[in-house]
Amino acid sequence: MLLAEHGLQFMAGPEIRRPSSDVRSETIARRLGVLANLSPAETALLHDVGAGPTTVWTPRSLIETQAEYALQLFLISGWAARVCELKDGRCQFLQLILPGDALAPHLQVCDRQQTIQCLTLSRTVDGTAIRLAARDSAKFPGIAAATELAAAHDRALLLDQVTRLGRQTAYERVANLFIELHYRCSQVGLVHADGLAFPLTQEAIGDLLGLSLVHVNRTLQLMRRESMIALKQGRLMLLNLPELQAIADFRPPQIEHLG
Amino acid sequence: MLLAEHGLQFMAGPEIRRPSSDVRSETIARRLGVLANLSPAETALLHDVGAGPTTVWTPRSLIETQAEYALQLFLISGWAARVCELKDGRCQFLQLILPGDALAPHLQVCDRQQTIQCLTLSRTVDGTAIRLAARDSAKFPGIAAATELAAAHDRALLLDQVTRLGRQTAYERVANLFIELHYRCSQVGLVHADGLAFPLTQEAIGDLLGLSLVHVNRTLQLMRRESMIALKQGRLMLLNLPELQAIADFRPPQIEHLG
DNA sequence: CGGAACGTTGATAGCTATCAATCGACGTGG
DNA sequence: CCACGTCGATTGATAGCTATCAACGTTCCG
Repeated sequence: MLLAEHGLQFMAGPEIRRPSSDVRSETIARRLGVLANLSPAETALLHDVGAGPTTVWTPRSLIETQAEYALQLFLISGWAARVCELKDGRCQFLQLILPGDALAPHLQVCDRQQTIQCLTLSRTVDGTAIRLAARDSAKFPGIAAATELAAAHDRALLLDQVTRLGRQTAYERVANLFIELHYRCSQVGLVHADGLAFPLTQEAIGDLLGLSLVHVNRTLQLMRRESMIALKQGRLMLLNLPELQAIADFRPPQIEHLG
Repeated sequence: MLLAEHGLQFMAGPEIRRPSSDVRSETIARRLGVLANLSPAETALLHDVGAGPTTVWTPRSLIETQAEYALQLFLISGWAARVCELKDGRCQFLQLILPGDALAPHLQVCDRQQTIQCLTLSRTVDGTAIRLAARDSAKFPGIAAATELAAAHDRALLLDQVTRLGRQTAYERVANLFIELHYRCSQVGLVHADGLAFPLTQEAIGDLLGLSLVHVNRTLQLMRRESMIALKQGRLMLLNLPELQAIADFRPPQIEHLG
């Protein structure tokens, strides 16, 4: 998919909304709470951030990571992707950004035209308060540890992506991706009895896994035929997690804080 | 690789050596000096680290990244790789570690059996002093900035690796890799008129680029036939850099320190 | 109703893997 | 000194996974 073909189709730019009654204001607290123990004060701070003014981004819109403010954003609903486009139009998704994730967990680098593209309608909040708290590790030890682990987690997922692309077959890549997404979504409470909301098009899966749209389609059908997954109407359910895990060789990131 | 290093292949494990008269004690200072302006005191500190006691690692030996001390190591000669091995034995090199690089530029994560493997005889030094200096950004602003940028640089190379594996052909991958290595080696003064020392076997290139050994061989021969490269006796020369850059779609990492 | 977005299907081409064998360089041991 | 084993590079033949091209179906929406 060409980035240039799309862009901001309906909106000229981001739009500030008043704090909504969105049930997901606790997403960030939930995400970071998994990574470290948070004091009540820290949890409250993260809730406040999550309930703050929301910026809404339309599907396909690009978030300019060159801009200073973008580095402070946290995604609280919707899915986005870090994207790299080659000169000839080939497009590779580097990794997915899910609710609760920071748009720039590390120092930002502008390499190879890397951009962030929203895949769905997305909402972000300003996380400057989180960054500031993370620097004051005496007062906010939980937030400091959690944001650092989140950055390590992000990097671990990137390493998984390398292995996926380098040494796994199409079937294995899809299985691995689905388990990763299941894992990440479950951490922020986005997995329910009927699976998880799955907004990726088959083209997006292809861009993420280095596969063609057609081959993604055939792989998904094979997985359905084998009763490994159920994927319809925007919801994904993993029907045979043990078998999928064996196929995908998935291991949840084990992060040890040694340094 | 230095000829003198060839004779030491029978060593069983790491070994502490007295500071040698190795010409490469300035490698770390050179590497970090490219990323930030260093004061004379900072340069001297890095020189001292580079001239400190050296640990020697035999080819194929593994560096245990679980161990606390390994996180502080800097590579000052030889090449190593971060490696991920799947359950069934398939092996993927995640990225290469070159002289001047830290073994763990970020917080270390133990994900997916990730290990560090030496590809040649390698030497490391303890960089604890560098880490400590980096935390005192008032006294060592240059080192603090450079190590942070080095970590970002490392991540940028990882993103390049994803794009390479996901969306480039074998020929493009090899071209892109060679340019990256040329770029990285030139930063630490390892590129001379006759190119650069290139110790990778074709099997290692395959593991790095997600290709089979045989296909790497054929791709290299094609590149030689087209006079794009000269690769023999452990030295690599890029004969047509402009054309290679066009093919590989290589852009040197542009890191902006915004956060 | 037309168009767009997304998913599906069939046919074909092509890149890359795999298997197998050979060759040269090198170091070892008889 | 030479036979031998190992490692890395090379070559040929074949299989197979995945891309590409093209067409069609479905849903949604203005």
